[in-house]
Amino acid sequence: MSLIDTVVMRGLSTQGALSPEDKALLLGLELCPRYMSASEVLWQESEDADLFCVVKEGWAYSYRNLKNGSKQVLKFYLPGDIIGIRDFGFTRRLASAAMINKGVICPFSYQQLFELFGRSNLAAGIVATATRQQAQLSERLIYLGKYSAHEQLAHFLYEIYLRLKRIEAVKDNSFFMPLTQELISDALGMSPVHVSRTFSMLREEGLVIRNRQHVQLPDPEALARLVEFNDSYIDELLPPSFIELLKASL
Amino acid sequence: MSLIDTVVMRGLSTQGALSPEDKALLLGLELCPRYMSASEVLWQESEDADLFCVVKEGWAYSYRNLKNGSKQVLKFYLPGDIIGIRDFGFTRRLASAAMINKGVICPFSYQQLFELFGRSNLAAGIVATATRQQAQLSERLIYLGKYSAHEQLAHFLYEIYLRLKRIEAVKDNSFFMPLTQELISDALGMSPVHVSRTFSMLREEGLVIRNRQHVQLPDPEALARLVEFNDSYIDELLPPSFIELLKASL
DNA sequence: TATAATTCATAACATACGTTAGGTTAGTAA
DNA sequence: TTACTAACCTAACGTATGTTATGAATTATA
Repeated sequence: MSLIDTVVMRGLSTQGALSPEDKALLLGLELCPRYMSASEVLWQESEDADLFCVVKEGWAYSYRNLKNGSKQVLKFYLPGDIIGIRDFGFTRRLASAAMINKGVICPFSYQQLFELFGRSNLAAGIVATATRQQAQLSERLIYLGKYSAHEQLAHFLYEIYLRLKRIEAVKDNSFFMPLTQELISDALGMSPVHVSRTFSMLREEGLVIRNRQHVQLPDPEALARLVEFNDSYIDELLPPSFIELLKASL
Repeated sequence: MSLIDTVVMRGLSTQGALSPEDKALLLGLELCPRYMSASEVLWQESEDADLFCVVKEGWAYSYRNLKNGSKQVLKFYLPGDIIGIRDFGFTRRLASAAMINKGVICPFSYQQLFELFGRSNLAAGIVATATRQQAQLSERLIYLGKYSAHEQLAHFLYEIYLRLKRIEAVKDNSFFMPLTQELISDALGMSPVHVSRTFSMLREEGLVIRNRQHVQLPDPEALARLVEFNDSYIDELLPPSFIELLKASL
């Protein structure tokens, strides 16, 4: 099972959108199939991200270890799925990945992916793959939630705080947030009443002062500690290797 | 605020990875800023997807209406965020989008995006934007869950069933699934005990027959009705317009 | 075969959260 | 001012789900 055997590429191919050169290019990425045992780890969270894999046989999954010792599975990968493209454009892995049962995978370097970009419109197919996969992930994740309301709301507010800080919309640790508690409840999957309750708790703990659309976080770092915030996904810089490759292709 | 003012593009620009031609190309996508009132809808779920927007002022959000009358917010968009790129490569919108307060947005057609792809390596920047955004979405969604365990597990099993059917790994409505209940519990954010309880319920209803790694769905359609399954994100075909554009650029 | 380790089922009990409801505050319009 | 509405708070009560525990069935290992 090569890259061209994955779902989107097969679609492109049968619909006549791939030129002979494109196909040759894809098949030229020759496969070094790797035989994996059950439970074998593909990579760990925070490791350098430099490759993705096509799952040829067996099942795999990606997951994040949570601070309370449990883990959250993000997605299961079946034969034909691409694993690891989610980290393309990041320096480090955002999640770990491992096999479930024994199987075979075919690794491809991000470098190879880059080379495809310059020379053909395969980029579009790749993007489609990524967005499809992410959409699937999102669908699945809609059904999730392993944290308490307290942690959820703290995490939510801290994320908004970081994103607003990036665009210089935070002054004195306070900012404007045009959200009703009902809208927040629809985002966090809890009842409006419980959002109110949880805001009250955070207020009593001195973590969040809120007055309608005005929010103040007296001690943002305390909030961050509370939720063990992973800010790598908010980081706006592209990895240095990424920049080097872009410059080299100019 | 133009496309080049968004986070990733600004990163590319300041790190010297954009050629003058690239910049000119980006700025040449001239902005027709659109003034939006509070609560104004950008698009509805299932509408044709043909453009994305940069949020210039105000807050927006994307959401899905759920069968029980409530809605699930997928993401809030702040000034500088790109909204709608998630549907690139799909025929129809996977979610609705609307303003929260009044603001300004700058629309760009997917067509324009395509034209960028052929001529420069901006594709990489776009992909990075998309993956970053999706990663952010995933982070947020990890904390979610508005459905009951019963519906969650039914949805999960039906999704696995569809994905396996696509690769011809389903026979007589039954398939091999090498997952322990503990792994499923980590994926669905519930306790292993409750996964077991819920499997028992589904068995008693005649919806799922499970014996260790062997799963049978006597009536897949009944399951699908139970969860109101939206299979558009599993659909493997690219939109016809997408194919036309690819062919034209060969 | 015997032994140990997983995996799973079920029960009893605890609790976080949902639901319903009533009242307060802030904003808006006449 | 008065009236009206949306947003919010808090309380009381119900329930889905978590937790802990025990035993059975299956699989792995000696």
